[in-house]
Amino acid sequence: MDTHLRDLRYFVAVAEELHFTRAAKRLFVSQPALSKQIGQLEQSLKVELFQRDRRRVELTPAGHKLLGYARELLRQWDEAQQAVAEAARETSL
Amino acid sequence: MDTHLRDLRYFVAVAEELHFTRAAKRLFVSQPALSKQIGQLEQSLKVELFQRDRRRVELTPAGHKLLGYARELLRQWDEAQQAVAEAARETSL
DNA sequence: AATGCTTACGGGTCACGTAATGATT
DNA sequence: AATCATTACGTGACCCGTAAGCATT
Repeated sequence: MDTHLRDLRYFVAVAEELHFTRAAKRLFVSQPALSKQIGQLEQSLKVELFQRDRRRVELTPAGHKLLGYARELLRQWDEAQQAVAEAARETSL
Repeated sequence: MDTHLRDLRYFVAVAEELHFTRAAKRLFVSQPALSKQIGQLEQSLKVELFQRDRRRVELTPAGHKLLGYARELLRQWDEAQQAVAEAARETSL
């Protein structure tokens, strides 16, 4: 359960590209690093998120389910950061 | 923006206890480690979350704002994990 | 041979615990 | 002196990039 928010960003990128190399480029990370992180995420969830068979990367049902949550979590974290920054600004007025 | 979900758990614990030593005990972490992590979270957000003055730990307005988001994020992550596990179970039936 | 994911490996950063320090009562 | 948070410091784990491996076309 000690997962980085970054792992969710990585996951969303791969889920959207369905292609590790392109996702890695988009994330400005090497492709092996990305592959490893996804692997560890799967391991920590004890679930396969992608189907790598047949020269094709596809989301598993579990992966698809996670995608919705991951996007929402990231969106909410962005919102939280903004809200916190705003609260701090108001305080120091 | 590369924050651990764990940092949010740490933050919530301190916010609820308003006491680093007790929160650390509850988290099974040493108190200096906890103090440092909170400090880094504040630094990464560029915001003070706690007021440490006067032998009293209090939430700042920004901290209070974050608390709501942090709880929600953690709740949602729990939910996501369960949902993913369930999706995987259904798949393998 | 080319494409694309994974495994191996070395190096730098990060998180932790113990110990020391600072500050308040 | 006691309490409680922060700073210092050394160690083990983690993340990354480069290089090598493996499979498919």
